[in-house]
Amino acid sequence: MKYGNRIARLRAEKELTQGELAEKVSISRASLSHYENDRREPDLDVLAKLADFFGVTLDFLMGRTNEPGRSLDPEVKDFVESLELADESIIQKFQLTIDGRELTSDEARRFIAFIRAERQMRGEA
Amino acid sequence: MKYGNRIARLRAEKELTQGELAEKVSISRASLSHYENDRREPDLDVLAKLADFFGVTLDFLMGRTNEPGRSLDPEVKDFVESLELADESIIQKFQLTIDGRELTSDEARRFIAFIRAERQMRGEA
DNA sequence: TCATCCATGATACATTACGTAACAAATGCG
DNA sequence: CGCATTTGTTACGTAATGTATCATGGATGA
Repeated sequence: MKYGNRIARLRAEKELTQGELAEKVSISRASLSHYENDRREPDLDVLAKLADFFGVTLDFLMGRTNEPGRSLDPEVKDFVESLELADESIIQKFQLTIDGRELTSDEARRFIAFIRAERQMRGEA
Repeated sequence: MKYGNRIARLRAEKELTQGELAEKVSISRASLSHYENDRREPDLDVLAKLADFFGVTLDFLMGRTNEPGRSLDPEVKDFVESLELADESIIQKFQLTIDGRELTSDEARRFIAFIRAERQMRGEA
């Protein structure tokens, strides 16, 4: 595997030194140097910190995909569209309000998809 | 970190024994058992093999997102989590059911944060 | 040129974590 | 129950990592 260069590149984009980044993710500068040169592999925990810090996915950080994985909308859209959506009548029944403002149909759709997905993930499908 | 159960669950979905999966990703059965019980962490390339085998992202496999295929942008995630959540009384007003099952407080909380984040991003805050 | 500073690369050794065989426990079935 | 299958746990040798420390490279300026 050879993802170290991605770390180096991301770090360069933010114009940080190894020392600075190392401190932000609580590791020694030497360790970071090893990661960037593919001499050592970071702990999963450290890897997650790096991904969080740079705002990218683990898959991107490890070079498994070229998409950093930003933007909420396309993701949510695809996600929702992949599910069976409740029809309008069902949505109407909810009459939801959040912060005093009624949910739009679209928001309600997402809501339903959201909950279904979570339940499914928990094996309660 | 606690992602082992996801491996176990994915394995169960495919109805494989530890031995069978272990062989497919070229590790010992004992190692897999350790992973599933969060006693050991797999090497990154073993992790990648597992993700490939199950067709999920690393982020999902490690429990960083609940969506198997795509990953949630960490920045958005943090943002949502940083929002003040509605208190219990607000949640009670909803009395929602989806697919005949009532929402849990936790489900409602998360969705409220979700909608707020979206509205704010659209400048409707 | 070379002296100095700063960032990075490389090494060595102590420490930690992992891989796996072997044993124990649990589960299922006749 | 007895046996087979699957999974959990332990122990220990091996391999990988963390980091202090030293070496190298690059830039700057006198």
